[in-house]
Amino acid sequence: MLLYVDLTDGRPVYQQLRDQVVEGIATGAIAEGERLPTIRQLAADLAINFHTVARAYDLLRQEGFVQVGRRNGASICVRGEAASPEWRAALRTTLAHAYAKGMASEEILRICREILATFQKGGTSSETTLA
Amino acid sequence: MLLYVDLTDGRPVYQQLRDQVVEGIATGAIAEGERLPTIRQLAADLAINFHTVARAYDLLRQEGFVQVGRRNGASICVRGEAASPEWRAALRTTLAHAYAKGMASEEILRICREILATFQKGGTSSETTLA
DNA sequence: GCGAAAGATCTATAACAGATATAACAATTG
DNA sequence: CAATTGTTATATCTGTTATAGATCTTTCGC
Repeated sequence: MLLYVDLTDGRPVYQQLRDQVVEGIATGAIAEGERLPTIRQLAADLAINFHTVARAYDLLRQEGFVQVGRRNGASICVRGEAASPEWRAALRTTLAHAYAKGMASEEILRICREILATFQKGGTSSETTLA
Repeated sequence: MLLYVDLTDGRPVYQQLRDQVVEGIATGAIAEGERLPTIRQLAADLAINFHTVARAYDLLRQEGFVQVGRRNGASICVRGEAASPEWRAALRTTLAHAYAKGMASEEILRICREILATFQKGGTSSETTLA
């Protein structure tokens, strides 16, 4: 799957990579058991330090999205609970943002459905993430 | 409205305060036109530096949630668009997290509805311009 | 109007996080 | 075995977060 780094984005690089992989799993761009590039390879491709990639992979492992082999690169291996308290809190804050701005619940839900439709069941696996 | 600081939370204090105010607007805990504590007062109450509170208020002002008077403290004053590209991206990442963990779209939407149900119903008089 | 209170601004500092750069080690693949 | 890869460790640099104190300006209550 295609991974990239947006230097204009204020968020940390390891967080950007983490989000791209999670969205890649959701859209089906990368499936269970498939491999990500090796740490050193991805670091070379993106022209960043391999520690930064290692940190992203380590975060994905801690969150239960991948397992990191000794020489095989990281492979997708989803495990653990879906709805953690932290996840619910983040979702609540995001929904509150739109609601506080005056958006109706029905409109918010419509956008949620729209986004969910771009995931695995909705579209083909050739979906790409947008900036 | 009651504001607090969680030192065990890894997120920045100014971000915690910002999120609490946004959720407070959504739930109706604080309404349009109502005032937040003054910067110095809130800093004293929470035993934190007033610069940190000032940063939270400034962020809320930039995001279009409050206006900061010269002596009155900050008052709720919502303006601007609800669904920015950044907001949609954050929502997409959060939804992808649950979807990638195997949660069904219907279950995700159910939780969204559950959260939205805890927000303010109907809205105040200045909620919408259309009848 | 006067003075106190509050926001705004500025500088300084300490602690922490993010990212880079090397180096060395362990394990596994071919 | 040898090369590749993940892991670990150290060091450095930068930016962010938070605190601290000082000063200025505005504005509200008296």
